[in-house]
Amino acid sequence: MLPQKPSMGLYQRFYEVVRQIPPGRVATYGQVARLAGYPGYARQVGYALFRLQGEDTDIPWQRVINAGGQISYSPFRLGYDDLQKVLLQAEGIPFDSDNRVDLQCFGWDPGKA
DNA sequence: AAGGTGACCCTAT
DNA sequence: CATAGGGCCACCT
Repeated sequence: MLPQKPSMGLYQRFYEVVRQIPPGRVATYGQVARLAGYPGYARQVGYALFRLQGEDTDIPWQRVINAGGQISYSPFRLGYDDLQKVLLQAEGIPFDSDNRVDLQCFGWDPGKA
């Protein structure tokens, strides 16, 4: 049984989790969904963040990447995907030659910090 | 109101 | 390693 009806404030729950990701760390979509209490809602997390495009927000959306450790590129993002990499690098997060972030080192562990 | 779709994820070739 | 396919579910026509 889920905490509450998804339609009510579902996005807000995801946003609250994303807000807690500290600078210099990243979380995955699935991880955000689980922490929000909605395991399996990874796609909805992506959609929620997609809705932030062009918004004036304090949500560090750039710190959410996919389970493969990569930024999820899409033409629908209109350049925000490229911006995401720039912002993460500015936080000191390195990308390897395959454009991947090492989740073991830079993945967010809520328990630790 | 009934399908198509995607800032996802996992398993199987 | 790459590709394919299925499951997923709120949003948008």
